[in-house]
Amino acid sequence: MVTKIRNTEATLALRKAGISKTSQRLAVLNILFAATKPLSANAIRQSLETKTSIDKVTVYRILSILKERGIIREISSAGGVGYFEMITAGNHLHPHFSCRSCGTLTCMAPQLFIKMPDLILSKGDYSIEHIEINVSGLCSYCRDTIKPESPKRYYREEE
Amino acid sequence: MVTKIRNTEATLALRKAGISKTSQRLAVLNILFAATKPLSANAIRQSLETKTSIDKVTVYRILSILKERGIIREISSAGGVGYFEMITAGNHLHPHFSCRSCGTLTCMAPQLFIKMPDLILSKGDYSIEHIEINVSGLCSYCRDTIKPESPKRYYREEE
DNA sequence: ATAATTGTTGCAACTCGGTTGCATTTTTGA
DNA sequence: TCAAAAATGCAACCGAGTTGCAACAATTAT
Repeated sequence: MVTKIRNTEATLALRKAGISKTSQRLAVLNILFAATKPLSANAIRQSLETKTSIDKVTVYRILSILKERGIIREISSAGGVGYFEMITAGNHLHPHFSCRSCGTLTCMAPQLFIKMPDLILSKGDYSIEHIEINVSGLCSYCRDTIKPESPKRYYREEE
Repeated sequence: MVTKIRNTEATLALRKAGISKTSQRLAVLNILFAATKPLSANAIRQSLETKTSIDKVTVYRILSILKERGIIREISSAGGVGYFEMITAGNHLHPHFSCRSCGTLTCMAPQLFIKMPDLILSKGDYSIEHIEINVSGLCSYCRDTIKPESPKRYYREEE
């Protein structure tokens, strides 16, 4: 007997991703929907530890498939830890700020994306010490050499 | 009897950093000076494995102090691995590109820093799939709460 | 509804980048 | 040149992320 969980958004997201509905996936999605800032895999696990207990491997697998299906995006923080946030209609690409003291990762206003260079001198909400712009995809060599080397995934792939 | 190493730039960099001159530090700096793209700690270690053999802890400690003294900067790649490059007069802040297929990290033209948003549609040298802007420093809370919590360093600190 | 199939989860064990404590060696500076 | 201070190497460790496989839950065809 599995705990009945509020569906709504989470269920729709799973349907959009084309993957089956499980209590663990719903739990992870519910947390991500409720979050006001990107969360690490660990943070997600701790959030649901009380209600649903999920193995850490499962969390990573769920995050991996949701990311691949374009439901969530990953932000790789300075500490080398991955953070995850929903991709929703209102949630466009925006810069993130990570505090080297408390370690939390927060979202910055999307318009800052455009005037990024000026930002360095900003004295507003943050004391900015470092800016990183990391672009990823395929380099020209790998694009041209048609090398169907797939990105990492750690759930069983269909064949 | 330690191998005599070409000083020049490396020695000056150490003097500028105000830290003592050791063969290991010179070796690491020589590699970074010669590099055309940011290097990981591992890559650095492998580059000098033939001539000078350095413990990996030493490499991390050297990179850490050089970074703190503003001699090099660190770029944290998507894979969660740190990459390092010299900060020189001609080497201003610029975006970096990491290929998800071959994994290499390369430097992008600094002027792209300014027209970053347009870049998403660029069809030039890269197939861009993802852009990340990560800003770091102190959040307003930590800035105001004068909490002299120092960033990680793993060389002995003066007191 | 139920069995067979397929996909998902949990466990244990592992990899890899990075870190710490401490003993040893090298630099520095009197 | 010799003591004090700093840097290095070693071993052992940590935490994020990953893999293989067996147990389990969800789906589908019956």
